[in-house]
Amino acid sequence: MQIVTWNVNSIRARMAAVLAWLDELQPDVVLLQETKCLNEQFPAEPFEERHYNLALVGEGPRSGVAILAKRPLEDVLDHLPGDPDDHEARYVEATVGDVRVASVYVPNGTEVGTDRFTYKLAFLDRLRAHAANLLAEDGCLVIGGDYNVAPRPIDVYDAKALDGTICYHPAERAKLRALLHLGLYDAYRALAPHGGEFSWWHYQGRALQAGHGMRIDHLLLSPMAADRLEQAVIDARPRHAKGASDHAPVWCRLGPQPGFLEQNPASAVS
DNA sequence: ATGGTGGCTTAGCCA
Repeated sequence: MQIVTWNVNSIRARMAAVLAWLDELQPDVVLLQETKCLNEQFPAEPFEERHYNLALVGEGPRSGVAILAKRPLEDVLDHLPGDPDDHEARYVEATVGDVRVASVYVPNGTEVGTDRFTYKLAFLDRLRAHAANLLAEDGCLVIGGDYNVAPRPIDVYDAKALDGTICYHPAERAKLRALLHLGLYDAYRALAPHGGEFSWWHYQGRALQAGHGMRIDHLLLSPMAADRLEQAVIDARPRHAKGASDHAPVWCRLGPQPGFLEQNPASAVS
């Protein structure tokens, strides 16, 4: 089962790029963030023609998340529990076959010390609490999305310069680590202990050409899912196209049987 | 220090 997460920065503006990528890779599950439209505005037909089922959570011009899956989507949850006053469309979760999947769009935080930053930290706390409940079910779980946090120095282009800035502030990194310490596996990092690839580059300046990126899009796996992990890839190709999203798609492949990492110790988690 | 880019909407927010 191939699962991709992609912050598309407006699905309506990105249809050609997304469809071309889906036609090439044919993933089973697609986790989208920043769809930026109401559910009734979502261009569903081209995806339905490709035999995807859709679970959409849109709020209008901002945020918006979705799950597309070739197999039926069951038991859809359309919000992150923990704050009845939070109506930003940032979370959707569903069961696809034997895997529980979630598409999460963690708030960017805008600027350290602002209300938006406080909201981001609280959101990460809520995500941890909810992930703990999901992990208690002891099943195959994949929480993918734009976490807007680079976990470690290797995940940013200049750890010294960026330390303390948005998406790489110690308080956010601590929250993301706390989430991982529940027992989740970062799919890309599990298979590439020293990989220095990024998933996001700013539109401004020549960030992409200069290699000034960050790895903030993650696929976090429960132990049972990690046991089936065979491949994890950050596909930077779409980021280089004209009119691209500022994020690259990140995907992983889960095999039908457990034990891949045990049989391939060279790629084991460090 | 400020503005650099992009999308949605049209002045300003959010990223």
